[in-house]
Formats: sequence, structure tokens, C-alpha cells
Amino acid sequence: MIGQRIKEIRNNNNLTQEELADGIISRTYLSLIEKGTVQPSTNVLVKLSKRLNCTVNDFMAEVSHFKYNNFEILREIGHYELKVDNEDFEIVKHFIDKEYEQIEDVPLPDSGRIHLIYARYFKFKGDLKRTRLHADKALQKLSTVAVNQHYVNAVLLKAELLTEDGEADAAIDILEDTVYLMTKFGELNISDIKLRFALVKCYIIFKQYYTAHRLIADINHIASRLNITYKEKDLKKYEILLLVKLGNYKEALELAGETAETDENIMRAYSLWQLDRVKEADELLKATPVPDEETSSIPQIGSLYKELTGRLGGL
DNA sequence: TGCTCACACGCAGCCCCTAG
DNA sequence: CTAGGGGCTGCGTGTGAGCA
Repeated sequence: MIGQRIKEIRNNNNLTQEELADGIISRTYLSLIEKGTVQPSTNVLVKLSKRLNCTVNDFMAEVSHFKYNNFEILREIGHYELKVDNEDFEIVKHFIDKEYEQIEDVPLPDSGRIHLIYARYFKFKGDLKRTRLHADKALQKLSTVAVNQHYVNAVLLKAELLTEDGEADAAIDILEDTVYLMTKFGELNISDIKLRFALVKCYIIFKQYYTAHRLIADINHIASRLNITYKEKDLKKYEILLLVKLGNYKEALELAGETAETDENIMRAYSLWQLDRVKEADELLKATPVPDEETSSIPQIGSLYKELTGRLGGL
């Protein structure tokens, strides 16, 4: 940063901010420059350099090697991570075009973050080959440092890819390992919730409903301890589904409440049917639109709906 | 060409921190 | 407590892009 360099040279010259700024700019503005809040004009830089008996290049020199570049790249990584989180992928393309993954001297953790942005971008684009390639690289590079949110994000993506490839067991392994590391070495945070939520989906695939239900209880516990919410609606749907799968139909009905959501209504109707309240189930089902497998956040809803319409239709 | 708007530059005043 | 160093906030000004 130019500001840091100016400060360094000023201190070497035994000058205060007041003395350096006097007659050139205000003392407060110099403070902003040194802190990096503002970018001074060349005119100001020239005057400052004269008083410090150096050249403007001396302000840049130190900065233009790796320090400045790292700062710039890091700033961009952070910027585009947010864009990826917001699924603003058209803008992320600008980042992809810069080919930062080609740069050699980027520190491993930063390189891992770059690969993760690539992986998530290519996943959006439907390019599975590149998604896998970059996800693996991200995971490999991010695993060189202590578990952090970027590593967790890479793990979540990897687990998602494994599940899509029909390797949910491998996804469970990597997720459980990361949960273990998080619990052992980290403060409780939202990553703990994300990992457990991903595990819930995997355990449901293996019909391990009890384990999945216990994980949801953990998530609710963590969320209330941290006083945060995470995908509340989806989480509630999964909780109802698990209550249904575990045969706790009364609890499922209670949790679903009076709702107009398709997914919840199907699970309510299913529970009503199981509780021999067939007429209510039938009425509710008739008032509920057919679930759309593409948009439904829970893939298991479709089979529930089929089973229900099969049984009730046969009456 | 003239208008509007956003943004960067620059400043004054105020506040906080720390050493003596 | 006081003085000096430094940071934060709000405001005015200049400038350039976009548009009719």
C-alpha cells in the first residue's frame, strides 16, 4: 500500500504528520492517505516526495513487488467470493478471464480460494469436468492450513459432487471428518451448521433417518446458541420429512402447522392419512398442486406424493 | 450543449489513545 | 492531567460519464 510506504519514509525522516502535510495537504488528509482510505493525486504525491527527499517511485517501489499484487488479488478474491455467494455468475466471469490460477507465487490458501471460485463458476455453467478439477485443487490447497470457512466451502462442494455421482458414502466420510476437525479445533460458527445440513441430506439418501434427525436437533441447538438462522424454511421441511419417515406423524403435523406451501402440505396430508384421518388427507391433497421435482428443495417429496395419491386414489 | 448524478479529493472539527 | 499523534465523520468542491 502506498500509504504504508509514505508512513515508513516519513518516520525515517523523523517527521510528524503535521510537519509533512504542512503547506501541501491537511494533516487529516495525510492520515487518510497513510491509512489507505484515499488515493492521493499525483500532484500531492510529487509534493510529498520532494519534502521526503525521495521520488514518487520510492512510494511505489516497495509496493509494486509481491505485497501490492497480493493485496490486489486478495481484494478481488474476497469481492468475487461474495459474487459467487450471491450467484452473480455473469460478473464472476471477469474473474475467470483473469486466469489467476496460472500465477505461480500465490500462497496456497489464496490459490485454494481462487480454485474454489472457479469450481463454483463451472458448476453453475454445467461444466462438470472443470468443476471436479478445480474443486479437488481447492480442497488440496486449502487443506494445508487450519480448518477455516473456505476449506469448509470446498468440502461442501466436494460432498455435493460426490453425492451427485452416487457416492454419498464418500461424501459422508469427508463431511464427518470436517465436522470432527471443526469441533476439535474451531469456535462454533455457521460452518458447523452448513456441514451438518449437508450430512442430513446424505443420511436421508441412506435412509438413516434417526441420525439425520439427531443432526437437525444439533443444528437447531447451534443456531440458537449462535443466535443465527440458516435456511430456516428448508431445515423445517427436512425436519418434518424426518418426523414422517420416523413415524412421528403427530409431531410432523404439529411442526408443519397450517401452511400453504406445497411440500409441507404433502407431508401433512401423508401424516393425516397415516393417522387414519383419510378424509382430511384427501381434501388437503386435492387442494395441493402437484409438486415440481425441479424446484422442490426436497427430492423425497415426489415419492411421498406418488405413494399418497396411489393410496388415496384407490379408495 | 447543458443538465444530472456519482464519485473522488480535500478540509475542519472532533474524538480517542498514549506517554510523560 | 496535558500535549501530541493519529483516526473518524460530515461537508464542500471538482470532475467525468451518461443522457436528452
